[in-house]
Amino acid sequence: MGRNLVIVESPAKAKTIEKFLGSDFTVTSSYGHVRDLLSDEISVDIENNFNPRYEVSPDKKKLIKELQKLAAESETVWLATDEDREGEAISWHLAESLGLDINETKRIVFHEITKPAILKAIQNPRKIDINLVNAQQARRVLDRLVGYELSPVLWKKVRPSLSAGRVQSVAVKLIVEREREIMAFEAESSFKPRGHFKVSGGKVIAELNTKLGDKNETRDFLNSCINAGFKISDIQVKPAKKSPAPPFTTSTLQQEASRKLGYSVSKTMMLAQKLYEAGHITYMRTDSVNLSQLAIDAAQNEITSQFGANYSNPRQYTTKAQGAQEAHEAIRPTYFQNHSIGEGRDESRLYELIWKRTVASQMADAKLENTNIKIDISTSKHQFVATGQQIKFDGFLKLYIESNDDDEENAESGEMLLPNLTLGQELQLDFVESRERFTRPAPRYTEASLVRKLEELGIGRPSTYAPTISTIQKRSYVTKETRPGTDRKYVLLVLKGGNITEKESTEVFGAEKNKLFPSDVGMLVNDFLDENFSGVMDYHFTAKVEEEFDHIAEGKLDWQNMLSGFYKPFHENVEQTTKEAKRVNQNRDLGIDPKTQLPVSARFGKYGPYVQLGESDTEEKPKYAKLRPGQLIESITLDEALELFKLPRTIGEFEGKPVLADVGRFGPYVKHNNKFVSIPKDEDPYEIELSKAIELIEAKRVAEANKFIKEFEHEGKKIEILNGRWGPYIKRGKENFKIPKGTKAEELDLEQTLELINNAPAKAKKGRARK
DNA sequence: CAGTGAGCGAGCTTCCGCTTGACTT
Repeated sequence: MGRNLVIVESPAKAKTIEKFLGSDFTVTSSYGHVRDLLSDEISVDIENNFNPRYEVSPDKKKLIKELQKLAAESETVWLATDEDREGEAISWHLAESLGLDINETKRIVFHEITKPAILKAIQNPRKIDINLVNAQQARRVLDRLVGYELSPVLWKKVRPSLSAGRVQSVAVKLIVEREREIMAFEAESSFKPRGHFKVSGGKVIAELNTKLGDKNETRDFLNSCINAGFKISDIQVKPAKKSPAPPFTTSTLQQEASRKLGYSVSKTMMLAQKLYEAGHITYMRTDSVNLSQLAIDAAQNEITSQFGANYSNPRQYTTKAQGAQEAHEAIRPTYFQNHSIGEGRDESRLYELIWKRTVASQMADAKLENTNIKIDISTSKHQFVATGQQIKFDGFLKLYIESNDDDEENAESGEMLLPNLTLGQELQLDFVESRERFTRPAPRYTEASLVRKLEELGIGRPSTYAPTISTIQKRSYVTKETRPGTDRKYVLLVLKGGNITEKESTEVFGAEKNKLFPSDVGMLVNDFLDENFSGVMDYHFTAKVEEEFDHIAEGKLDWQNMLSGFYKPFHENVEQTTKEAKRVNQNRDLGIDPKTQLPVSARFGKYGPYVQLGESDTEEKPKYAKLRPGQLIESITLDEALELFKLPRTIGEFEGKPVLADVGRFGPYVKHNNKFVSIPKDEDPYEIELSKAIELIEAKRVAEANKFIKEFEHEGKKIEILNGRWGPYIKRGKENFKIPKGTKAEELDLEQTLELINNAPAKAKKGRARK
């Protein structure tokens, strides 16, 4: 036992640091925060100057006991939590719950886990900065007040179990507002002719320098090209350079992994955590682009030996992100000589991405040469223009190209290499093609682009991006979906050999892959909050309170005063809204059903969104139908609603009982004699015929018959051995148990079966199953 | 597990930021 106890936040970090310090030092970790407000109540004494009531978190009780013991055995305790607001607070909570003397306890900080940095930190201890701690308390209490006062308003006015908060509600708002923009968007079409010219030694493709409004205008232009002459009237050659992107932060890593590897935000974090724990990369929750000198030197070595000294350009980047706290380094490889490492394909691919990005960030700029040419048309005032790009020196491009959210678009207008051309040169036209193009609305958010937007607004922290995205999906405010697009006609005009041809084709537009869509609840809750709590819902709310937290940290503002200033008007607003606001109810009239002459409306009910045919206060009971996934009360049309009433559909009779087709929670199904059979994807519940339905019913019967293997009686309970989707399993009442691979299910006797049941891993209990 | 949509009432829900494991269909 060393005489010094050092406490950091992460156990992986503790392990590394222990190696740097002598045997006099024991390094251990707090596993993040150790105390918090109680979770089942506000836990803030509002009347009494917002005094927070903290307790050791339930899952930290054991840990605190161990730390108390270690602290008692040590001469000096060094609190080495992160150097930011939260880290300072963790140190303070540790001191409080370990009963440490604030004046005796040494507080040390470092931004990088390198030996010199740690040794330097040990030589420069300070005391806990109570102002910084207070800034964290203000942050914590404000979030609690907002979350725990707003959520109950939603329970009363919308429906139970919903939630609201400073971060999640704004995240939902971004998605709802984007969806509305897309709904309101009307695509405009235009034509931009492209001339293809033949030149010796290659060809030139040039675009008209203006858009043409419609087909006729385009036709007129193409006509004018038939007997026109084309001459190069301008050539501009300009050098240009491209610089590498800075090393990864949490947010940029999530974005690039999403674009380049197709990983979800949570998958990226899970893989990064593994790489971190294995010691392959530095800490993965960071907002800093900073690299340690050690890393910069190592990268330089690597680049020089692999590509040559002219490819090296050591640089230090500075953070642009709002509210960045920079307690860590950027995310980088720990050992640059490992070009590829990690368990499994997913991990290695993420590692390689990090390696390349980091190394590229220390490489030379790429040197480019852009050539812009203009082509006069003798019969038109317009010109054709083309841009060529040549790479003179590839620099960092040798290793890494940052991707872009709309790569599609870039690919289309991609820059190319131009052949040698001279000013005044006459060009011979091969053909001109002009395809109708449509404007596009702003794209829906992906998980990663939402993270980028939140970071830009200074909302949320690296450790919360992934959880926030999962919260708003768990509350069903938002869903991540892949949806097919719709067909759209476009016109293609081509001038070739003096003839103009016109062709109409169809393209698919609006197809979406893994994009975030708001739900009806998401939209209702958002509108309710936005209307009644505009302050908190303001995109700049976080930035404003962050400014005040900074003042608290600088000792210029009292944290409890700050809270009081915020809370008074906020709480009044909560009270007033609770008293006065109407229950949120959506009821949108869609029109009259031409068949029955009854009104059709879309509504938000107890069980979610639905459409209604007829009125509830009339003699005839109205007909109801649930909305399908992807349909919104706000945008469903009369025709779509009428379609929904067509189900459930009676398609005939089988064995004297009716056969129904409908769509349920798990997709389309056929119901017969109280039994449900799923309708496979290639069949349509609106169209399916009786013969096919009977086929499905009979197939299911065969599967059922094969399901049963054997059964036992034990202590009055039936134990069955059945064939399931993943092979044979044991069923006792509502519990299912696994049968190990290699065991023949048919040969199991009661004794063996009971043993399997008793040895099954206990659910949600400590430890793993015994062998 | 595939339903429901009148109304009432009991009991429950909820935040953001730090950290890792323990979950299994």
